[in-house]
Amino acid sequence: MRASSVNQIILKTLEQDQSHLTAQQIYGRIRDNLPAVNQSTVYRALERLAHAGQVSVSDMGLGAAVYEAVGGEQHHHLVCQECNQVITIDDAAIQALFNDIERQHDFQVVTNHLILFGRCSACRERMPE
Amino acid sequence: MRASSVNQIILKTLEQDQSHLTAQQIYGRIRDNLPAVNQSTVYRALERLAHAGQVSVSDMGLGAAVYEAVGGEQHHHLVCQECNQVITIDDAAIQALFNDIERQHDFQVVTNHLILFGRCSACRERMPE
DNA sequence: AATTATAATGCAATAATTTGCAGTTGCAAT
DNA sequence: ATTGCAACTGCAAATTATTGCATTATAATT
Ligand SMILES: [Zn+2]
Ligand SMILES: [Zn+2]
Ligand SMILES: [Zn+2]
Ligand SMILES: [Zn+2]
Repeated sequence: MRASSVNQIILKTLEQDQSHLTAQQIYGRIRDNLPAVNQSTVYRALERLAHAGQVSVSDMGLGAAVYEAVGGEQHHHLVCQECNQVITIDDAAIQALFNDIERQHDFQVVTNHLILFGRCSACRERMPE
Repeated sequence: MRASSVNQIILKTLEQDQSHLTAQQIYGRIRDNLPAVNQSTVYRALERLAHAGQVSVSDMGLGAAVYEAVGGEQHHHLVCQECNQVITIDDAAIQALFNDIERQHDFQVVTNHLILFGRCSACRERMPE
């Protein structure tokens, strides 16, 4: 992957701004600095960065995919399907599973921002079953 | 959730046809029987069925989301990002993780068709690092 | 500095998905 | 059977995402 200008700006944007930005949000912020950029360029740059492991892409149940810079400490999320609450979980348990899979299936998992959907405790109390 | 006609047809379609159909493929098959159906109705019916746990929705790295009927035996997949090979894995290890999460975070995971991306052994041999 | 190969971009067309809103239908309670 | 409510649907528009192809920028090689 080349050191293209859009790559650099996307990474800087994702590191500076809040996490979990949509492609359109990233596109908007980039246009502030680099007005001529095309949207397909942003989508393709995000795809490249995701494939290279520098950003994560996730469907968190919003309308659009969200992107996040992948730093040293990885994390994952639980998303409540009822109230949309987002819980952050650390990497340890997840990596244990990934290691198991790597041993059992000889497959190197690179998923770096896992989203699991379900129901939080409050929503289960509020509406059991 | 009501017993709407579109719900029934979608479930029948997913059970009869091959797995991992896109919304457009489902839409196409439904139109064969029920020509007047609108595509947004199909999307919303799929969303309902997914929320009810009767079908799974997954991004498997194709252009579009894929849907599958959820039967008694659940399964999950590993998808190679290089060669697009799809490996099916069984539920045991995954449910163990989900149980851990449920204990540690008091969060009931309902994800029923987990997709993990990575690199298969052949691709790692072919292009190490 | 010129050449070359490949990655990255712009542009426009297309595809996939979501949404607002008005109207319809299924279902339960009178 | 009638009523009433909420779920479901159709339609059109908007949003989100992907793709083909010609052009440009980057980095390595000569
Ligand atoms: Zn995150
Ligand atoms: Zn909740
Ligand atoms: Zn499957
Ligand atoms: Zn592979």
